[in-house]
Amino acid sequence: MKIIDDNIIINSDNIKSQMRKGILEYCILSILERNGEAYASAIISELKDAKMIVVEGTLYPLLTRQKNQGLLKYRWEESKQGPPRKYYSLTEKGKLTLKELDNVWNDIVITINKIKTNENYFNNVKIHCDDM
Amino acid sequence: MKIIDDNIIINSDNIKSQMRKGILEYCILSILERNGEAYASAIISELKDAKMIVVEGTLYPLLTRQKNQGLLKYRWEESKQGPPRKYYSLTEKGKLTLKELDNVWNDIVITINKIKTNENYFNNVKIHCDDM
DNA sequence: ATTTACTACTTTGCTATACATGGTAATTAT
DNA sequence: ATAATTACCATGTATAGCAAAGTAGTAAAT
Repeated sequence: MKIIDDNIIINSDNIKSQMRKGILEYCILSILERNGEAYASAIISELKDAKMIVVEGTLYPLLTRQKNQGLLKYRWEESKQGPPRKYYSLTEKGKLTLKELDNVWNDIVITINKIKTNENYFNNVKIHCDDM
Repeated sequence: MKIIDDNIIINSDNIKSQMRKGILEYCILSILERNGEAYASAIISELKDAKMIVVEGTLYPLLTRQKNQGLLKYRWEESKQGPPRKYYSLTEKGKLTLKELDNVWNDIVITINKIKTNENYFNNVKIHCDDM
């Protein structure tokens, strides 16, 4: 929440949480791609480091959803400091979906740029790797 | 909808529409900033050019919402080729909110980069695209 | 004059995401 | 025991975007 003056109040927290919708899924897959596997609390820590604050009640249903969609699989592992952990990793479908999400994300970044500048970005791009 | 093989089906349309949530609002404000004012059909055309396909049933409620939040104002203008048009433009609050959204968007781009690369991007920015 | 086509604005019902909140269960320390 | 910590899970709410259908103004065709 940001207050500009007495009359203008901008709820930037809500703005941010709305903008993140759908991107969170992309973040989870990306984190699992880089780490190989991870359990929920570790994922939350990493998201927090990247300033993408997420709470348990958001992450757990998301992981379950992605698992049910066949994007993730998990294995149980005992922990010496608490209850057992579910270590999630990408399935083959998850890897392919992540590639799709990479493309979608790149498209969106290009789109925003186009809207901000009203120019075409097909030659001198560099806004984002399109040669991947 | 993208079919990878017989077993793997990726609904990339849904992915894209989910990722765009909250970003659309940013796009509208940006378009109005550049154009000064515009009516709904013109905004839809511009979004379509930028590959951000939007339908009437999405845009009109969004414009009404932003107007009710005090971000936009509009004036009626007669048209010689159809019914009168609502020409929308940014209010002072809309301009300030857009600046906030610019910051939020930049933060998100940086966040995604951090998650993809696990590096810090505060000095040498490059908003996106490293050697991935 | 009526119908048809086009344009523009509006409304309703649905789905999906994220959040707030509270609950369950396993391990360890006291 | 029991309290603290860690980790996983479930329910209800708010809201964005979409599909689909409706309303209304203008202009051209019949």
